[in-house]
Amino acid sequence: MSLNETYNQLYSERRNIKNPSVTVDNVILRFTNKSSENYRKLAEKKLQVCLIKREYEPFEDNYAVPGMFIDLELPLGSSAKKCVQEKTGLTNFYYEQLYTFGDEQRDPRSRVLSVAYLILTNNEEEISSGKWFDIDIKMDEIVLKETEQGYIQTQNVKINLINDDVVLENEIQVNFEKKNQEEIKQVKIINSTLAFDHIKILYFALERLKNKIEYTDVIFNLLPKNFTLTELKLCFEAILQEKLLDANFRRKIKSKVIPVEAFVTEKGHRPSRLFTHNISWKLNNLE
Amino acid sequence: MSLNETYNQLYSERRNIKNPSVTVDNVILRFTNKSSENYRKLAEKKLQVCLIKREYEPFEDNYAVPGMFIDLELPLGSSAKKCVQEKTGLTNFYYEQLYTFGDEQRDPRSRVLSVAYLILTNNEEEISSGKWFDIDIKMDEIVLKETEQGYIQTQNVKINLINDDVVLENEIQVNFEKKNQEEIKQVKIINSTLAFDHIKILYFALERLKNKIEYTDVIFNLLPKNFTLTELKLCFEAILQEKLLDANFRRKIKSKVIPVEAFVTEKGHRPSRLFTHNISWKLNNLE
DNA sequence: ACAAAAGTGTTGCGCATACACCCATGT
DNA sequence: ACATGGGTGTATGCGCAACACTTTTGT
Repeated sequence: MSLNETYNQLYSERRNIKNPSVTVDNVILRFTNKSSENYRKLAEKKLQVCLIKREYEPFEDNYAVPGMFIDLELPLGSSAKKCVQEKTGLTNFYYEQLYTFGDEQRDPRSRVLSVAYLILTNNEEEISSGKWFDIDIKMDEIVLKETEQGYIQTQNVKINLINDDVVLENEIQVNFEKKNQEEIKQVKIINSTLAFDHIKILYFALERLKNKIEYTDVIFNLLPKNFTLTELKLCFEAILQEKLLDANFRRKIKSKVIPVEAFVTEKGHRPSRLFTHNISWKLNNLE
Repeated sequence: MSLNETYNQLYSERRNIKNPSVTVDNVILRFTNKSSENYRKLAEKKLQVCLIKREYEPFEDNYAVPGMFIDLELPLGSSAKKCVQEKTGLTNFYYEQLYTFGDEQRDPRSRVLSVAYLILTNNEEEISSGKWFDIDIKMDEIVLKETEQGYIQTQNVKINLINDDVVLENEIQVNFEKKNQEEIKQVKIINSTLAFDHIKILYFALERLKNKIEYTDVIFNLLPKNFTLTELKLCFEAILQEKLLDANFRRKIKSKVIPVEAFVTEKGHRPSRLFTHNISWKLNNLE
């Protein structure tokens, strides 16, 4: 192909419109399953996110959520799945589209949109690259300022990501402004050790998860096939960031699980019955 | 700039990655406010969507939701706002990101992603171009098929869009498959008279709206400043597609509205008190 | 024996549902 | 007078919060 022909082709492609680059970025979450030190104490349940250290500019050596430029031959969701499989080796996971991030300055190179996906997996599979970081959240008090046409809520949120000695500190500010018709929710990054706006993407993922576990079954994607009710409760508590009352939790969750003829023993206390996800609880609740 | 320089610039831009085109597509909704024929009957409340007839290929002469290629100089949301303002002339509206549609074949020209936005407005402003179409939904029964690892739910949905004599008929099939870990929600277009996959985008918008009115204030963006409780109830019913009980509705909604010292009279029945949105009901409900 | 978790029972409150009933108005 | 929507009251039942209590195991 001559220079001229190539030029023409290239030019015609972008005659009218400049196209942005588009990536998929995947927030992959799971629960820890540390074995307990005390022979009868319960293992701690903590949410973890998979991060990979970047090898190239921009943000070289910073940790980032696994992502890649989209494959134009695939539907969007499949690009996300492919990315997760290639970068981490995971094969079995839940995924859903989270949000599309498109601030002008989110990538220093050029205009890059990021279609973020929320990925949930349990800890039965190991990952081929990347590390799991414990998620540690500290929320400040919500500060309220009333304005003439509404109000502004401001909240600072510190998110520490911990893998052994490595502690990645991040702080964001969540602003919710109510002003006449408009409702503006804005997440500002105060400081972050993650690449790009990935701390913001992570925050969106955590919020989505928090909202969804109340009225969906997604949480079971974070658990092994069989689990005890206390394990399940600890998972709820880790996501919701609050303590639940045991008796009430058991009643509430009953329709979503099925007891299995198996117990966890040798724990220094009464054996725990194992349960599994009642995949069709929604159906039975329709009438 | 010489041919060579331009070539280099163009080429370097796409050295590694082919970029897709990206549009914003805006589902703009409002309520009708037909005046009633009968002197004491209530005016009907119906959801309407703004559609514009396409002037060019592809889908020339088909109706479409207002959209445009994104402006690389603006954040995504601002591209959407700009699009709505330029195409319809609306200045005052609520907007939120809906979903990003990225099937390979959704645009016959080339790979085009669509970041869809949900826009809500009341009928105080007129639009400069485009027409309002009444939304008429008929949902078939949900068909359930149990499978080995879960189940599949299938539902056909007919969406007719009506503007005077013009009736745009559309039918989609909503599949929800539960299969082990995976939950796959798929919307297939069976037949549509709208451009691209816009009927699918409209369906997503209606679902989002339905879910959101329960736990947010978005519905007030569809209403004028002052309204009667029965008007408000009719709006809820139109979105939820079900009848509500009057007494209970009034109790439930009480905290979200503030009575105004004004009444609607000359209606052949007891005057209706007007209410306005209590912009800070959430705050008072925090404790 | 006792620590720790597993699991059940009870009580009271609040809220949603369903329905009955009265009020005010224009024609 | 009456149709129509505006608006209030109340009984019933369910679900959830709170808390007390019993059971079962390993060391």
